[in-house]
Amino acid sequence: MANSEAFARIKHDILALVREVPIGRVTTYGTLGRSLDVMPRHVAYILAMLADDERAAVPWHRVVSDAGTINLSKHGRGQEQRMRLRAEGVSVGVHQRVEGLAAILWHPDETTSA
DNA sequence: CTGTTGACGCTCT
DNA sequence: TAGAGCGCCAACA
Repeated sequence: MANSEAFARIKHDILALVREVPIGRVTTYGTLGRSLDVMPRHVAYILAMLADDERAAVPWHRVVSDAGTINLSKHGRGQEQRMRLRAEGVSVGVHQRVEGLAAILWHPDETTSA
């Protein structure tokens, strides 16, 4: 069914967009969602259902909430994301809060390969 | 089929 | 400025 294909297309699009996020920069689910005309909930869900090879292919750790907070809750990979972000030069507060979010916030429109 | 949950965002206080 | 509540839709039980 085209429904599954449409879902896969959106998934691939999100992965491609996240893959274009430069190092030291972070983007939010809302930004990606608006760019892909998909609700933030779906973006988060899609990223949550990513396979292990998919997560290794895309910098999912560079995607945080609009408030710059990290919340992996169930999967428990928040600690891993915080470590990866810090490894890329992104400072994360004690409450999983990215410091200077607006300063490192990346936007799809900046990409000339639109 | 119904009810609850969830990598969230926005609005009100 | 920070904190709490409501709404959105898809997946899961």
